[in-house]
Amino acid sequence: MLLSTDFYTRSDVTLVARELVGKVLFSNIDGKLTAGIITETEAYCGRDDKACHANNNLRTKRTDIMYQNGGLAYIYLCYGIHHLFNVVTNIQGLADAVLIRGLYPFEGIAEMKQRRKTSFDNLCNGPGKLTKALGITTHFNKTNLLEKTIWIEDHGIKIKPDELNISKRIGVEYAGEDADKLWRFYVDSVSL
DNA sequence: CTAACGATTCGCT
DNA sequence: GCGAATCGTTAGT
Repeated sequence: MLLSTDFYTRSDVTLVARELVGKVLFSNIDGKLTAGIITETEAYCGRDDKACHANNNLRTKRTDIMYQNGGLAYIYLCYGIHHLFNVVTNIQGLADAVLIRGLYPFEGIAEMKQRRKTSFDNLCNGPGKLTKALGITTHFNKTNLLEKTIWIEDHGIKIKPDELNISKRIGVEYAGEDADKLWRFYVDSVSL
């Protein structure tokens, strides 16, 4: 079932990040349907989180998307090379987002292999890798996740509490004490 | 206009 | 483990 606006607009971005693990991210791009079960996420908050692009309510042309109502895609270019995919959460005016960092390939695996030119285990095990596997680029920034271009479904996959790992976020050492926030959620494996 | 710098990945040592 | 690749965003002149 397609995730609704109500799922995304909740006020606790860490809760949304936690619950996105186990959901299924789809894309229908260039006529190819691809999907993966979300295995890793990170939460970013526009208030009191120096790791967030919209920290201290910084509002620029780039971060404006994060201030919109939850349920939109925030996709940006990282290191000039990698397209990173985020889900905008919270209500309009409060800039929160969840970075999708890993997937377990689920559908369109042949197409993913063609896009990535690598083996199954390495198709989507990284934030820059999964966007390439799914054909997601900054061209799709601000896409509405309720439309069937990029969307997320609940397939009833349950993550047991003891299967969900929690840690510091990756690659945000520049954020000072906020780098210590335990806002990364991931599973080591998925059971279908 | 200029300069610094990334929410990463890959290949080589 | 280390460094290059590569370019849009941001802040400051």
